[in-house]
Amino acid sequence: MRRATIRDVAERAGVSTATVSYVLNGTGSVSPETAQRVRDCVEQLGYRANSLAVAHRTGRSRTIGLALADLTNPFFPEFARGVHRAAAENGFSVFLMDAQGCPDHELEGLQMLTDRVPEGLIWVPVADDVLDSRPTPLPFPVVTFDCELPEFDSVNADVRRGGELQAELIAAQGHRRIGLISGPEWSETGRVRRAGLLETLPPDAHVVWEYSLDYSTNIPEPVRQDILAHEVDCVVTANDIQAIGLLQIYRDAGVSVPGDLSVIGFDDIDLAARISPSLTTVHLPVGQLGHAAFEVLLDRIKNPDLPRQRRLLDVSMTIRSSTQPRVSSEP
Amino acid sequence: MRRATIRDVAERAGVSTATVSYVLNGTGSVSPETAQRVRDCVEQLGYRANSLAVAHRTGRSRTIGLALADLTNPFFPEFARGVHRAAAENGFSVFLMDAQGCPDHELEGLQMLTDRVPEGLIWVPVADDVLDSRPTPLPFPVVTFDCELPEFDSVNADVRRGGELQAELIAAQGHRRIGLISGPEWSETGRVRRAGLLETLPPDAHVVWEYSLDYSTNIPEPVRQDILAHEVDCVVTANDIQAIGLLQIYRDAGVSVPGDLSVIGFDDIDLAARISPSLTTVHLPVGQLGHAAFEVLLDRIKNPDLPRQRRLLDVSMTIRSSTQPRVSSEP
DNA sequence: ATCGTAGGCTTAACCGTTTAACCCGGCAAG
DNA sequence: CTTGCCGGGTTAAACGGTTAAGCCTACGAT
Repeated sequence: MRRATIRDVAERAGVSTATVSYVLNGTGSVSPETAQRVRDCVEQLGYRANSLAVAHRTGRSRTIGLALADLTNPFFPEFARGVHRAAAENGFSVFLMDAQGCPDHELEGLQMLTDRVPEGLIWVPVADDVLDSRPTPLPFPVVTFDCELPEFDSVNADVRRGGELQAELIAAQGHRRIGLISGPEWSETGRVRRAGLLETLPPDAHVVWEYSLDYSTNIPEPVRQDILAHEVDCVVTANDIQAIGLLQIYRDAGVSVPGDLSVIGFDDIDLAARISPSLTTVHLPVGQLGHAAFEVLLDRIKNPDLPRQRRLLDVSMTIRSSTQPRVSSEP
Repeated sequence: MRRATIRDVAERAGVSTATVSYVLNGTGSVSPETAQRVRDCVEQLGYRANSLAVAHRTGRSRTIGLALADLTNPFFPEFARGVHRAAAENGFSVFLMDAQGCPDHELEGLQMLTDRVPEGLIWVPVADDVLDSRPTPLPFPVVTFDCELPEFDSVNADVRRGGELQAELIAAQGHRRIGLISGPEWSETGRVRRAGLLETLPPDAHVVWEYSLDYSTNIPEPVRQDILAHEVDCVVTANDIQAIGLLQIYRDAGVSVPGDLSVIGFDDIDLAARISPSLTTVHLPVGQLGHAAFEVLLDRIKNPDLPRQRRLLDVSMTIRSSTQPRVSSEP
């Protein structure tokens, strides 16, 4: 059954297609009677504008791209949901692109997105040293998340403050020997968070070991052995799923958390509260971040001449059961 | 910077747009020299076809919709990834739609998707009693997941076998008193899994309590109290995230899993292996399911007259540490 | 009575492709 | 020497909308 076109409606209502268009868009001037007649016919035929045609004609596709580094990281679906909701509220659809953690897929995916002529892009790069490898200049506004590129708007959580909060908790709980799992080398936000942490750490605390790992639950075997070989009071991770991988290692090794040591995560993904022990972690307003990313993007779509925007959202500390104050028995 | 159009290419190559189109699509007959010249110009201008225009003209949008019941259930991102990957392999993009667990959003979202003229839809309904509430007949092929509708193809895991596997493990481990968290009332797959379980349960096992709950970690307070009030050997859930919610309850109540009782999940989401205790669960090939859903959809797009397809993928049991054989001390 | 103008419509161009139909020159077959 | 056909192109009509421009008619102001 062919979809009704604007011409079908026009014919049935005995007017031109232009009139139908005017009625539906509230542009032009049409008499109330004619307008009603048109609306009736629309209803009867179940007519809906073919948004492909509209997009093509007007150049406005009411569509944005969402390019995610890795859909299997539980952070991103939550983020995607925020984006999606904000988009839906404003009549936008979202094209999903999952780079699967691989720069090649990312490049290809961005090409594909570009071909689809979106009005904008929310981009969480796989790695943020992308400036060179970027495909042909993206011909639409872009908002990045989790990294800042000179030419694009960005939305981010205040990760520096997040690092500080981690340090403050360490101070409050009296931990001295710190293990640190930081983010991958290329991650600017990772570096900022690390700086916030280290610069706020109390004088009597020191970092016993540090590893720079990817944002995944996977912890390489040599690192695992090293981690278990060195006693610490508290481990700070760059990311909740790293923390989850770490907890698993300690569990397998019979190390009690928080009995023997504390673990502090970062992100506060849904799961942080659900696992055992539940995770003390820096809370990021994930959904709001997605929402904000869309808002910033929409602002720029509406007004391309806006000054560069860098939105920073507040974070907070959520204390659960993976941390506890250091028992003062051992001095 | 305006994107180059086919006209720009044609002009530069000194041919008509038709010729350019023929070269790019490998249709029509063009001399090798002309073809090369055209290709050079394409390269120089960085021309890429506007897929909106192509879609509009040909009626083939190389786009499918993916309507998910709830993006925050970790099962679905994994599923989405499978879909996404299969789609990308075949040059398709995917429009994401998240119903956020709400039928109203679902309806709206399906409308929006429909307006976008996709070539097909992979649909995981919020509830499967949707037959009535469905919007105007969807004018493209549809493949459902997690439910079977008479007029659509479907892809599913063999959930009946999954239920049987749960029962077989119970038999093997000698559990007698069973707690059962089944899926929501409206879930056909939930009923099938339940049937597989109950019909395979050994004669000496009996269900002490049963609750029908949504697929979320959230377990209502009265249910929680009831669960804790009745001793069982093993609890079977319809879903890993239900199991995760359950584990949390037991942890808070000081009940040891698997020491005091065993817990069996369903789905084997990524996290099942990461939590503590790691979850024994029925493994669904999540990514493959997504992949298969796209394949079935593509088959039908290519050939609308195919007989109705109902693809069933195998499941298996993954034993981890949330279960252990019943200690035979108490007879 | 005349003019200007506003209201209510229609006409037609255009968005960027694809593709059916046509055209033209050259060569092989009859 | 025709005729037919084929290779290599071009022209122009769609696809389904939007929108600038134009065309009446009626009406109020001068």
